Amino acid sequence: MAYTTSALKAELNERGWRMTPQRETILETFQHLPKGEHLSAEDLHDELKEQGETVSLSTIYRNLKLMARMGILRELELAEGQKRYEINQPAPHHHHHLICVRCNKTIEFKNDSVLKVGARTAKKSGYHLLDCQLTIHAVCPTCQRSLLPV
Amino acid sequence: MAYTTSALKAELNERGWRMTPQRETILETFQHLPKGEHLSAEDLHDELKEQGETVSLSTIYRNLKLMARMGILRELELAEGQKRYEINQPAPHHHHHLICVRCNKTIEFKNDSVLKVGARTAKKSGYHLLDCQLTIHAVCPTCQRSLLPV
DNA sequence: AATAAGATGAGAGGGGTTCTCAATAAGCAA
DNA sequence: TTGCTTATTGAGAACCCCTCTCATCTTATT
Repeated sequence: MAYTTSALKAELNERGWRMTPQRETILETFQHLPKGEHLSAEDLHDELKEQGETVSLSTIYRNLKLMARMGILRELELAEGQKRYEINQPAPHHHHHLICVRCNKTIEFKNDSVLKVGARTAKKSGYHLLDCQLTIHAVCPTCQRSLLPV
Repeated sequence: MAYTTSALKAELNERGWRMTPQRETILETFQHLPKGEHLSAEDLHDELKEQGETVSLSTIYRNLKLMARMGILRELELAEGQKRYEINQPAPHHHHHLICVRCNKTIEFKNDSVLKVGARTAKKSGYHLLDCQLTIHAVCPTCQRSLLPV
């Protein structure tokens, strides 16, 4: 497990913030998520409700944003209308997304050189890197064949 | 001018759609936009109103999405809360964005290898490429020094 | 144990975007 | 050119994701 509960607590306390059961629950849920899955705020809310560990929607929204801004989660804009989140993993697991703009089918792919470009670009301007995602918008083979509207 | 009005008309008609004065106005506005500027739907609405060429907000939203899905415009998610659009330009002008997650300051940068990775990845899966953007989320030097909340 | 301040939960509120539908106009065919 | 079919527009209502508010609770610290 790359990022532990105690590491989160330490980082929060360093900034005068606090660890809570809700934050621990959210972090652990993302860490145990199957590879390639990402959750929207509402997905997470439902998932936790099923497990009997209810966390309010407000708290979920607040902490998803917080953890994204800390670099723990990645904020993805895969389909229209809502953001999705996944654990932000380093080099060997780090990946990007190829999305069909019509049916939203998404393919993950890896490319180390992209991550390097991101790191180099951020460093050159003195930015502290949080996340770096190459998003490819395209039309999948199936949707190319269909004559449905754009 | 890379993409002409008549090219747009041809591409629309090919699919059974129609050219309209509103679509022409929108395309031309983006083509004459200063380098590095991007517009939200409301920005565009205001800009056109100033020029006396009113196009309704509904029509603007409809056509921004349409032209993005045609690959004519790029849909950017730079700051929170609203999408911004810019002309989708090929190789020498094609660029990416480095964004501070705290103050939203955005730096454009170019990198040909990223575009190549995007094209190769799309092709390998049989996808028809529309756009390819490397988005780097980071904290700018100024915001690193400030002790303000995330 | 007491204290100060951050975090949570519930629901109201906000704002960007989409939907609805009648009126209009583009493209096509004769 | 004229008529016809159907895409498109405009106005405003509706939608929905997300944020805000505030009283209450909890965490970290002294």
